[in-house]
Amino acid sequence: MVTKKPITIKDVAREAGVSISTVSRVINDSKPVTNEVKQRVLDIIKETGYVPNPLARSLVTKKSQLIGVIVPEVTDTFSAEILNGIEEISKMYDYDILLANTYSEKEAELKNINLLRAKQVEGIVMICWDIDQEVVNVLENSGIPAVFISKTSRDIDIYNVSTQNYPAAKEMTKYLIDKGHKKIALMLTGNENAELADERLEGYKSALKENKIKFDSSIVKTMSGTTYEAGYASTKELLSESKEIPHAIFASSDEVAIGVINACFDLGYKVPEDISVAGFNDVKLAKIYRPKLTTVYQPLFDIGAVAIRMIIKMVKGEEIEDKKVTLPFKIVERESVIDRKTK
Amino acid sequence: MVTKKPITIKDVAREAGVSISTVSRVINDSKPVTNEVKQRVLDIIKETGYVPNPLARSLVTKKSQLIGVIVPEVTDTFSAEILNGIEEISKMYDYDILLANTYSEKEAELKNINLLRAKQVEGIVMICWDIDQEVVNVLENSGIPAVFISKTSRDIDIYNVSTQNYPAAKEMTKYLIDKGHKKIALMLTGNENAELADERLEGYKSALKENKIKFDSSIVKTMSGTTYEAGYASTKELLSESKEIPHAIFASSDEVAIGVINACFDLGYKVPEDISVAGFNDVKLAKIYRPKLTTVYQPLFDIGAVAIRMIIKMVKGEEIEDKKVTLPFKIVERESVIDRKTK
DNA sequence: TTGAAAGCGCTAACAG
DNA sequence: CTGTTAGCGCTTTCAA
Repeated sequence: MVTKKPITIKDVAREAGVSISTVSRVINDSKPVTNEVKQRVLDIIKETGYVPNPLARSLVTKKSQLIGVIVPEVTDTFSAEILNGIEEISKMYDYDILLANTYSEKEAELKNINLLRAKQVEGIVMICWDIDQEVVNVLENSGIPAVFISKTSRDIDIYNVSTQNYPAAKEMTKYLIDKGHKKIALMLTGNENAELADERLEGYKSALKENKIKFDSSIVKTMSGTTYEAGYASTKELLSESKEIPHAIFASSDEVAIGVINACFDLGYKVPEDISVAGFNDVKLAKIYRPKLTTVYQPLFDIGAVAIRMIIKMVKGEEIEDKKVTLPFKIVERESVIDRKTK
Repeated sequence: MVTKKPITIKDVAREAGVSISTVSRVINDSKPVTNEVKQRVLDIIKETGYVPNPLARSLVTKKSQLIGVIVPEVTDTFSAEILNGIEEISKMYDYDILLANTYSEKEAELKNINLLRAKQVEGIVMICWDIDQEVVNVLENSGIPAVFISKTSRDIDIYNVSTQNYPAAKEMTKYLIDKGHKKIALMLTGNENAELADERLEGYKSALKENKIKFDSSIVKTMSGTTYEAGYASTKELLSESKEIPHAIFASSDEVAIGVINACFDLGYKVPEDISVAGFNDVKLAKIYRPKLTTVYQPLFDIGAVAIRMIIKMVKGEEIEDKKVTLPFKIVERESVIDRKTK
């Protein structure tokens, strides 16, 4: 392997017979340079294949062109699809992504924030299920522009992009009711206290109320993640607790929904014949799994894209109109929910 | 948002009443320093919350502590699980990951290599299906340590980590034969020419030969990716072409296998009753999907871990024993393959 | 329009 | 053991 010494601005200057300032000017287009000189420098640059060292540049400009992205886990499909959006847009703006995994552990979140901070990232996108106040504080204290992508930002004063949880949950619940389901179990993510403020729960309740169905807290389950395993376990619990099985289960994510379906199968129930199941997110998996998932579509790629655009605006010191932006959703009907009325 | 001026080595030196070199020495533990002085400096550091600026450090040491990882797509489960391994190990060695997507496009691969190079990454891990000679050349010319994670490195002289494709394919084929399957279709990734040198094909053929089953090229399908869609399409093709349906289909990945299964379903065949399907990789999805996938387990996390360790060794200038390392595999029996003899 | 020079924050000789 | 000094490669005043 040949390790070549990289060529620097000095080399270019020497070759072109100008000062390094001039070279700097042409590569940054920062100050007027005679066309003739400019061309000469450009030629040399092309000839030598010179690429400015961003480290040196960053050192003086204090701009690293780096954005940190903290995700619960890359293998989580939800995060991965958002990551795609982040990656693509950031490249467009000449930013690079520094990636960190947290496994949803607060300590890892904190550690990674500091790590990224040390690496001089200009902004941080934080993807998480639940927003921890301490994490918010640390981020705020650091002075680094940060935007959260999370289920919901509730009452915390942060930059946040998410889908419209309240109406989405309401509409899916309504859809389920319209299909003849009355006993609808709901799965939520978060800790127990968070439940009170959960927008999805509110939407669910509202739809119930409008249809004169009594709210039954025994069929809403709160779990700490949005994994397949959590959905599987909660469903087993749910079905063993209740004497009468629910007509439908509204899961907190598509992965959870699949856990739900498999648990139903393993307990001898058919989906959707015995129990209907609805997901959330419309991840790639939702179309692949059989029965295909009826779910709430969310523009995951766009969520990532919007978040990164916010960060870039903040970095540039531009004004952000809304601290919280929500993106549209859509109910997508597939196979996992049955119409009980025509049954 | 408060943007504070970061505190520098000078500030620490002043506060501690020593020179900046001394501070540098204590933070790097590079030269002996009196315990008393050391402690004083350490105290100031803790007090002020000083964090060395890695940019400045990198500029002089020429070490960015950055490793570039190029993946076909983050949403690909295979890549994502490997990425997990890479991420975790690199953090252990104080390296950070710079991520780039290629969507398997050669141009994007080339572009990203240059981008990462400009960002001064010390090494590059390249995850790809097919190894392109030009990409290899560019990487080699750059002088940056690189290791490939790909299906197989065939005859190309590069650092590569992969699973033992030949024996794995052979063993799975043998397993299928043992279960009474004779007409076994095979799915491969790569371009047509690559087929000739494909290790999996070799393993497959070898198992066939040992069991005196004639090789039938009409039931081996080569496709360009390892996606669900590719598996789905190829299966439709396969089943419409052949008058007699195959007993089993050995897919090139778990995602492909699921595409195969769904195509079978959609064509009215049951899996595994009518057609058995085997996967490759043992991705999370393989356990989740129903029927659960019988597949070849590969230590994905470890593949990432080994690759990153190789890079770090190379960066340090240490000798690498083997340019190509292969990791063990294991046949995992689940539900997608039936025993035809007891049927 | 251009060049000289200072300096970003840090490490690494080189003296002492 | 410690301080001084010279850069790393680049941007940015400040003069000319």
